[in-house]
Amino acid sequence: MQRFTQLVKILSNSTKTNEKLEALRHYFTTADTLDKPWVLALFSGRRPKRTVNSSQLKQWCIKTANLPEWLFEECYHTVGDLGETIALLLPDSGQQLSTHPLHYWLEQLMRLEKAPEADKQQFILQAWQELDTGERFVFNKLITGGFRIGVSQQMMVNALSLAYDIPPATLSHMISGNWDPRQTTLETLLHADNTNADDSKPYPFYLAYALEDGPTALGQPEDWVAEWKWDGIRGQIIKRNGQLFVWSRGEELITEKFPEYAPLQDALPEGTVIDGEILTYANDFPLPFQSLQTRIGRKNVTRKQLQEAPVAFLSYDLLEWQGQDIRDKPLQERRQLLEQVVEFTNHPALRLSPVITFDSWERLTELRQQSRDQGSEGLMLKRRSAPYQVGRKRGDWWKWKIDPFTIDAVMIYAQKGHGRRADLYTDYTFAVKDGDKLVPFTKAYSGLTDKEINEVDNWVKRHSLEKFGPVRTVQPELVFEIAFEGIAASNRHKSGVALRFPRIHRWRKDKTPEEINTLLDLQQLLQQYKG
DNA sequence: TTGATAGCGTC
DNA sequence: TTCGGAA
DNA sequence: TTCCGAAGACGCTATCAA
Repeated sequence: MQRFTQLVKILSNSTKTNEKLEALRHYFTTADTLDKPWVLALFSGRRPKRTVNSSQLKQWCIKTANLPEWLFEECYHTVGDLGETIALLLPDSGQQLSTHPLHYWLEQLMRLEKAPEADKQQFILQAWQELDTGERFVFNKLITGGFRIGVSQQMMVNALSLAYDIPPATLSHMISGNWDPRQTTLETLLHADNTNADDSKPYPFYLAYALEDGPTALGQPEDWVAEWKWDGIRGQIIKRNGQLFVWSRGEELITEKFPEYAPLQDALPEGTVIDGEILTYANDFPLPFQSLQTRIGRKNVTRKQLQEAPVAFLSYDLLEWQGQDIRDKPLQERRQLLEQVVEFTNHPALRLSPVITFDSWERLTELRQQSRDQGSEGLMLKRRSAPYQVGRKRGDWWKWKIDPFTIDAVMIYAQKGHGRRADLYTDYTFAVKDGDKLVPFTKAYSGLTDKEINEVDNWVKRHSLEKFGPVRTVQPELVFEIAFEGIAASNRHKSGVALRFPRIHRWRKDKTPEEINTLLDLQQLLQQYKG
């Protein structure tokens, strides 16, 4: 545990990529064999399921440190991170320190899943006693997740790439999919033969960048393929050794959630991996994302759902064909093979994302305006000659979404942020006019620069009216333009509407609160958007 | 049994 | 998903 | 150019109090 705590300290004290890479490389070349797969799991989004919840941790900390609850809350708001707050508040135990390794603590935590609350409490309190402040922080983060120390999946891939001398793209594939840190070592996982050991193993997804300034800078239109950008969830379908697997972008195995795909187990040719989008359909037309949402986290699908909103897989790329990894072939070749595969499979659950024909960028610009009519949220542009790459790479795949909506609104509440924004009011609620009243309709994450955030923070501190816990009401004076991707009816909010991806577009210092948009404007937008 | 809420996935 | 900041 | 942290809405599940 000391070793890992030391690593976390180095990582969190530095913002320099090379320093972090070196620290990780060194760790992976020298650390405890049983700890290593756990570190990879923790830093690549494979944290074990949480077995102790936040309110329990909070209560036990309050008891141990003998604090009034309000003081704990006050500390938490200042520190901005539960695990760190607790580590700082716990008294020094003065006991003999523990020498258990990282994997011991993680395995013990996992064993608590079904344990009675009293056992959990005893274990956590014991751990807090045995560990010093730095280790306690790490221990708490093992439970609550999210180290926020500037290391994520990609940096892990790069560090392992250095430590084991394997190219990042290959390595990314090796560590993809399902593996258990208790059952495997890094040496096994990163062995060249291991890529084929698991029939379910997915390929890392290739992701697109947003096209900011239109396509003309991309060169000749004939070098590019355009498709609609579908508003579903990204998926990968695998047929190997007679088995069918469906993966989500977050590398969750979601095969069982979509019984519609079960027939593909027989229909798909052997040794096939398809990249595409999971969508619900009605009358041959894709349904809004909201209808898919009811399927994502659900355990049992109702018959009604299967009838009214059946799921199909809209395929747009072929990664494996006849058992061969074909990601290095140019897109147009992969596309041809994909078309053959879809035709051969011949099942309504497997569709082909149509290619949009266009002869000039002007024509494509016109077509983009029709995106909503197609049930899509814009265009995808893919270079014909491009291989299927790993992760987000600039150059060959672009998403060109339709322009967002915008609304002018006034800030009415402010709240402090978390982590590196724990000191600042960065969390704002906005309102539109309804007659002479103001109606809150959204929160928006800050699209402001640090400089603007400081300015707003300063202003909030001088113009707050009332305090409700962490929330301050402020004089309704500051006007912002809010951008968002979509609008839907909602019961959650007083305004009756909910926005998709709301963010601050710009600070309208030129506008007064009298000039902002109204609730009626939002309602009209809602009608219009519903078509 | 109902209702609220934390947690976690999707975008 | 979005965004700004840092390397 | 790439990566990271901080942030939004939604729906479902599990859990716990009324």
